[in-house]
Amino acid sequence: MKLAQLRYLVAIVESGSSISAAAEKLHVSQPGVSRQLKVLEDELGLELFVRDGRALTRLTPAGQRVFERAQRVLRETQAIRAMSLDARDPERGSLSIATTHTQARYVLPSVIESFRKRYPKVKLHLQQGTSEQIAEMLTAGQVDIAISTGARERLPHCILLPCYEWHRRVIVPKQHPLARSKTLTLAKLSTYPLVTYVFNMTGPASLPDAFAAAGLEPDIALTARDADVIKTYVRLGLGVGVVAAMAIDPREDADLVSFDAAHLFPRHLTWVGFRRGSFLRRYSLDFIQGLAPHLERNQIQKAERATDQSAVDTLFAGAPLPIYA
Amino acid sequence: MKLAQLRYLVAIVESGSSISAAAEKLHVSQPGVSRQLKVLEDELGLELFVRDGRALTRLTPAGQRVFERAQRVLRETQAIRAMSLDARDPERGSLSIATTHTQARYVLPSVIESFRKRYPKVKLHLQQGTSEQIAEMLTAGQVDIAISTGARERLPHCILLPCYEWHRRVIVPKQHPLARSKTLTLAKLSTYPLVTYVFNMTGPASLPDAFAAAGLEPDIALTARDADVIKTYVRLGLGVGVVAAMAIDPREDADLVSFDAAHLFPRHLTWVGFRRGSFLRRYSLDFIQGLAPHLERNQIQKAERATDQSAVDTLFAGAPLPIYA
DNA sequence: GTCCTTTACGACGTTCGTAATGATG
DNA sequence: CATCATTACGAACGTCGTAAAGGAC
Repeated sequence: MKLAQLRYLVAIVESGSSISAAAEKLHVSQPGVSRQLKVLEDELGLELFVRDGRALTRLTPAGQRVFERAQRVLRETQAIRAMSLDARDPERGSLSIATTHTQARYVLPSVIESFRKRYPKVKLHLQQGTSEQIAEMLTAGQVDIAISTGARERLPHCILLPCYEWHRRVIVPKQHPLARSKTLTLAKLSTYPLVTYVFNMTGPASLPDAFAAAGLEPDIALTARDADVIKTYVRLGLGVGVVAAMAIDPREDADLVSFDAAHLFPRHLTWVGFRRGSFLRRYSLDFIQGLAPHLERNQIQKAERATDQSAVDTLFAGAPLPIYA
Repeated sequence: MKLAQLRYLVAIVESGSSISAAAEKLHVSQPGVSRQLKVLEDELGLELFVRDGRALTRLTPAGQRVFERAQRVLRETQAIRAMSLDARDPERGSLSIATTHTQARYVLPSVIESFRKRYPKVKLHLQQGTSEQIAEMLTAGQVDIAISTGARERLPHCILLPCYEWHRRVIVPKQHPLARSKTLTLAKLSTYPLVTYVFNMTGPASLPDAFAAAGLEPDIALTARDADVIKTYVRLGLGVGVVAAMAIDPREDADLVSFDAAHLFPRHLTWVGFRRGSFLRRYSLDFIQGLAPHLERNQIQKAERATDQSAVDTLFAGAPLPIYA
């Protein structure tokens, strides 16, 4: 058994059981991959893939178990390599981040700006997606860290640290009837068409739930993936917008009136996460600290070594978090 | 980075930072180990060992972290190999068990007898020790499974399954004044010299605690590591014996009178454990089932895949256990 | 015929053990 | 001078890529 063989196995699986696709991804010849797979199968005495004639179709049950172990082996070796790189040159490297539009557009710019000043040689990669896509990218190892909201239970092999909490705000154009109202209620809101996020985006569909709990049915005129789109349609008079508090920019959105909706909808938690057992490079720790300054460095490092999420939850239990409202 | 290099690194550390000792253990030449260590250090750009002149003295901090990762890599590859062996020939292999004297002498004989009948080609290795030594052997990977009592919290990277509970029994020679007593009390016991286990052997020193809770002070005449020694001194009239219920053999101990002491001392739990993430061969599962027939096979396999002990505890919460009394 | 995997073959690189050297107490 | 780690060297082994062949659709 060799590390290269395990790497090939994982690449084949991640290429949809295709040897040629894996070879291309690995920048090696295709016969080389084919041969090493055979050598591995011979050594283990196991058929790792179900063969349909000559073509590989899927993993066998035994292959699945070997694959999972192989993935863990490669994660460990990657961590060792990351430690090596960090020791050689802590200023250089790359950091891939999966996150939502809201974070990427409204929260991260200032964090990234100061991060770039501190680490000009680190290449940053922002990957945007839905909560589900972010969870998938993180667990699949396509990104180093993820910043998202809700869906904490969908990430069993990850460590999630609390960043901040936030409420929704309601936005209307200045000429809208609601613009002069003093207190906002769900009943009042339910009489207007609403423009808000696609429901699965921030985990549980808490907005419809909040109305339902009050015995009301909201009139959802339009749902969109991001606050910029929502604001555009609010400006067009299509309806009343409901967006995350972070998405309100005092200058850019001076033409809109916004209301705190903390008393109407449940609070949300934004977290930053990484795969359990991964090694966080120094600049990754600094990035997380820039994003969540209330986290102390040794707390983050404790979380890095934690073996499960519940230990991390107790570590941060009761600690106050920033709140956007 | 190669698997062999990681294997060499781990062997060097486990040989007390000695290259020549590691080479001998690995059955390879000593220059080969030295060279591969150097290659690994060069590739990582890290000094893994503190050098005193030319001799290695201990791991550097970075070396310690690499070593821990390397250990995990090797554990995974060992698990893959174990899967391979199980698929090739599930009847053949070896099973190393760390356990206490009480289990080895009184509980395991019947379990092992039927195991040998079912798996005559599997080599069994029984390692005896104190709770602490058993925990150490299990975490260090010197044994495949451990069977012990108490000290559950000292095994953070292991999965422990409940086997059975047990109470102590009090033993006296037939001519002893207590032999004709009807009901046993702590007060009565405290008036006689006692012969019992060394206290740290079964975790918390529950025997002195039980007396202390009743405001009594026991007269401990002698403590020993195992029930056979205790029984010997009880027969000599040295005092009243207090041993685990399993240690009473109706035939062998027909010359002694024994009393149930369930109402006097707390109940103990005997568990069987393995390192988290290890692969249990089919015969290992069967051994565990022979030891704890109340465990269902799919429960054991669920526990095998569990990522932490608490998940296992909830899996077995409320399930009835056999009790020796 | 096209796509994908496997086999054949020759060149290259790597690793091993033996032997010798260096350093340390 | 005994012990331990490192360096030197030649033989053996393994792996790679190119080229060709074998099946399946």
